[in-house]
Amino acid sequence: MTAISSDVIRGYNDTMILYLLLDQPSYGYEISKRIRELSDDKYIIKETTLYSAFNRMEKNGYISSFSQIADNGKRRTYYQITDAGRTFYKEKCDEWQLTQEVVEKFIIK
Amino acid sequence: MTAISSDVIRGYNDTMILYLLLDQPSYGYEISKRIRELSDDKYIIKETTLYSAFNRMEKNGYISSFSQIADNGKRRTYYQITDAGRTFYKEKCDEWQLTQEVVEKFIIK
DNA sequence: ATATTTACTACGTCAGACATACCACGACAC
DNA sequence: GTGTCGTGGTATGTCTGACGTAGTAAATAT
Repeated sequence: MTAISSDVIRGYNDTMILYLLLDQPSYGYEISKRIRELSDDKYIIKETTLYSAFNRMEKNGYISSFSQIADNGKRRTYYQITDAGRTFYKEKCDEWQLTQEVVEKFIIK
Repeated sequence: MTAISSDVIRGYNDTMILYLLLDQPSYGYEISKRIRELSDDKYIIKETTLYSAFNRMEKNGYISSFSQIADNGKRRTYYQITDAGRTFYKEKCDEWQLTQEVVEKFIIK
């Protein structure tokens, strides 16, 4: 079992984005909308945060991108999750469980 | 309801420390040990992280400090939570509940 | 005597999140 | 024909919490 580092708890944007890419490729604007909807408007990801997450994750090999002309005639950058991305996502899910258990002990409801 | 910022999810060291100060003042080494114990060795806070949290929180008015000679004859800096600290702690607890609910939606167990 | 535990302090670095700003295109109202 | 809203981004720079590395010093155990 890996010990928790404090920054464990940071960086779940990547995890949220990867979750939305598990079943099909998607692009910035759509991901942004879906995060907002899924969270019932509780979390609205910033554009800069989103696109820098895309860049970081592509660099790390967790996603790959391709350009495509959408129905509306506009060019869009689509992102799809890689195998390494799926593995990373699963690890983050496990890490989240652990982190949650720990933080819970210091929280009074 | 305040919307969640991404960094909401960071900075729970402060919350953990404040939790341990709710009932009585304490000092660095003890806090460190208690975090370790309470988390079943899953989280071991770094000394630099701990003491910089103390400094930050004192600056923010969430804790105050006093020096005292301990039983073992050594001088120790004790920290105690302030009213502002208690308020902050409660806010962080609420925030944690919210954050947890949101992140959960993007996690597959 | 020396190693370990206790109890810190100093300094520098890194990465993720964010603020601010800008660009380009289409649709649709006015 | 112009304005503005929604779409779909890019560029640049700053901030902060966490962390790596190192050092100090007294007390206690061996």
